[in-house]
This record gives sequence, structure tokens and C-alpha cells, in this order.
Amino acid sequence: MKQSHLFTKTRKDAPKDEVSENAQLLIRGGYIHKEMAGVYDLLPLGLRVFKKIENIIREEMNALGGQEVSFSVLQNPELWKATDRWDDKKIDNWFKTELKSGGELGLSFTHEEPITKAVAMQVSSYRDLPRYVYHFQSKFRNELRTKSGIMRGREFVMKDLYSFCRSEEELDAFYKEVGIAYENIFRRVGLGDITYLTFASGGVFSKFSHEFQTVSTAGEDTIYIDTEKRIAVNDEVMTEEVLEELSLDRNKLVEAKSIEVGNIFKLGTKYADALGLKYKDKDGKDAEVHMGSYGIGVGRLLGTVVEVLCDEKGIVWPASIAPFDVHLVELSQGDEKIRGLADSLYEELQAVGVEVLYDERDTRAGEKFADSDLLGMPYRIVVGRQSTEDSFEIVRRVDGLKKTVSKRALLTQNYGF
RNA sequence: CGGGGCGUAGUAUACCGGUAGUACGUCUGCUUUGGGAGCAGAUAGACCGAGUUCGAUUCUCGGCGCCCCGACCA
Repeated sequence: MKQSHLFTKTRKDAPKDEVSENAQLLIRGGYIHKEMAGVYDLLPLGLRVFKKIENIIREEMNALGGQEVSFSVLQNPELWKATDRWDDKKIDNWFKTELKSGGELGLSFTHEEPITKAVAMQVSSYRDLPRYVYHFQSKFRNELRTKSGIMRGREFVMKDLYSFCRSEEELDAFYKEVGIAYENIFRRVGLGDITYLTFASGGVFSKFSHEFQTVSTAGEDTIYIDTEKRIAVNDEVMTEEVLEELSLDRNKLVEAKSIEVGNIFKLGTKYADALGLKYKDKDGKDAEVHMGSYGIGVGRLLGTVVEVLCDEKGIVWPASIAPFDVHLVELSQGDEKIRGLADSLYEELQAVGVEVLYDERDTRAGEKFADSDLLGMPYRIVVGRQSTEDSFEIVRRVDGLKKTVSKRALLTQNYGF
């Protein structure tokens, strides 16, 4: 992608109404556009990151045996009445709308009800279970107050996975597998070291639910971490009894603010029962379906990566989710030889499948470097006076380390850092 | 939803009961050119409505919007 063709530009100043680090950097870099309070649009660069994160999650969900679907954002109130979640007193941040022909609709607050209902239409025997269904879909929450940039908006895309099992044991086993898959996801997007499996309140179905909490001063939650065991306890369930049950020593726990990037919990049989989802066991008798629900906010995850990995110069993307593999910056300043060198490198890199953002704009070096730092590609290739046919400067964004490498090294992405 | 703050250009701000000025940014051109350069020119603004007034961006009221703390929440 040639940078001069990109319809977004970087900006020096962040909008005054944006306080959070993640949204400031993403807006300055042209990754997102703020539509209104709590509502953000993804621009080309932002969408590329978003899709890469989505794909990592998708791979892990598929590895679990998950089957991808796409459920509507428009929802039938009847299903929610069946589970007693339609009333605004029960769910206070519903977005609801009306049909011209009369009647109400809900805008997807979450998708337990419609997906459970759809599964009920397909499942009737023990042979039909277990089933794991997931999708990436917009969720709408009529928040009284939005905050933290893209971390908490009124509309956001969530990956939600629902598991349908024949027994509590089957659910427990799958639940553990999802936990491992989630750890894979957070490691792959670059948050592994600072993300902790956290015990949180479980509601009426189980004693605990589990959250994945990424340590950040920008977080809204408070957790207590056992760094050796690599688990944490959410402040909301932090009691002596809980510590005892989990065999944790209060003196070893470290308090931290954190961002909830994922959540997994057991739903028991409540929704299945309410929506008529049951199956015939081997004896031909009706049996209950045990459900689990597993969410990751994709946009929040993106924002969290920006928030915790950025530095004073801008965004620092992990290679796994960067919009481009490399940022090619030419400093030809009118020198056609240098420009030719950069142009052909651009073509060759693309030919071997390297994703490259090519800054061939006619601007000064300082501006290009500043933009490159802000945009945060993991590597920057600089083509200037010192470059030759087979000698190029490459800079690693995360620590600024520089190397001079051959063209072959660039084409094979073996930079030797 | 409780509490607080704020609405003048993309950003930061100034002045004023007589329709707005500066800086940065942005755009154009020229000169420059390895860390946001210089010169010249240009662009762009009073949230909306009602009231008071000869006249409202300014005063009053209402609405809308935005931000922050708390509660709530992926």
C-alpha cells in the first residue's frame, strides 16, 4: 500500500474530547474515526489490525471445534421474555427499537437467547451433542457513560462462543480447553506476559467465572495477582474464604489495575431449559443441556494492545497483528536512483507476500520518521543515500535497534535481530 | 442513574451587547531535505432554539452535545 494513496493522514494533535491513550493514538494515526461518544469507526489501517486479531481468535475457536455462524443484530423479544431478560429492570442498557408494522425489536445486547433457540431446532439426541457455536457480531449497550476510548463503547464487536454439552463434566472439560485457547489468543496478540486468568463472580450458575485480565493502569478492574501461579483474583470476590479455597497466600498477592479482555462462564441449564433446548439420552429420556458462554471484545483487545504496548512516540504493534509487516520509508528527496531502489524493493517485497506500507510521499525525513513511529509497524526499512542494491537499513520499532541487511534478508524476513 | 465541568476554526486560545483575532495545523507554490525546516499565499469558527434588546457569539431560559468522578458493565 502506497502511503500517498491512503485516505487517512496522521495528525499531531489528538482531539480535545479524547483522553484515553488508546483512542488518542489510534485517532492520530488514522486507525479509527470517532463517530460520537462511545461509537468508533474502523478506517483502513484499523480494519487491518481488527481482522488480524479476528483471525487469530477464529483459528483458536476452530481448533476447539467451534463452528462459525453469524447471527443478526436484530433480536426477537419473545426469546428474551422466555429467559426473563427483556425487561429494562433486568437488563438496564438495552437498545430497543420499533417496527413500522408494530412491535418491538432488540438490538443485540448479547446472543445467548437466539443462538440457543437455533441450536434447539437442530439438536434432539445425545448424538447431536456436544456442539460449539461462535460468531463475531456487534453488540449494543446503551451505556449511561462511555469511557476509556474504544475500550468501552455503545457498540462493539464481540466474539462470543457458546458451548452445548450433555453434562456438567462435559462442560467442565470444554471450559478448561477454552481457557487454554484464550491463553493462546492473548499470547499471540502480544499480551501473554501481562494477562492473568482471574477468578471472578460466577453469578447463579457456578461459584466463579473466569476473566482474562491484562494489567494496565488504564484498567477499570482491580485484581490481586499471584505471579508464581500466574492467576489472579478479582477484587469483587476477594475474601478470606476464597483465598483459602484457591490456596492463595494474601501476602504474596500483588494488587493491580487491569483491563478485562476476555470472560468465560458457565451458564448451567437455565437458558437451555427456558428456550426448550433438551435432548434424549441413550435411554430415550429427556436430559438437560449444560451451556457455557465465552466472550472476547475484539475492539477492546485492539485498544488494550495499543494502550499497554505504546511508547512516547506512538503505537508499537506486535508483528502478529500489525496492519503491515514493514513500513518502507524512502528518503529520495528527488534523487531518482534512490527512488528507483525503493520502488523496486516495494514491488519485490509484495511479490513474495510481505505486507508493506510504502511511504513514498514527498515530505521531509523527520515527518516520515515521526509518522512511522506513530503508526507503529514492527519494522521500518529506510531507503536513502546510504542504501545500495543489496544493503538496506532496518529499524525495529519496539526498541529502535538498527541493522544493515541484504535484500535477501528483507525478502525472507530474516532480519537477524 | 447520582455528582461535577465544558460548548468560539482540525487543535489551543483571545476579545466583544454593534457579526470575531492570534498561534499551531491543513492546503497551494517556491526554496529546502536522515528526526515534524523556511518564505509567500490560501483555507476554516461562535452547538441548536426561544426570550430580552434597535441589535445577541456575548445576557436569560430551554434543548442537544462532549468530558471527568462514582455506580453499572465485554
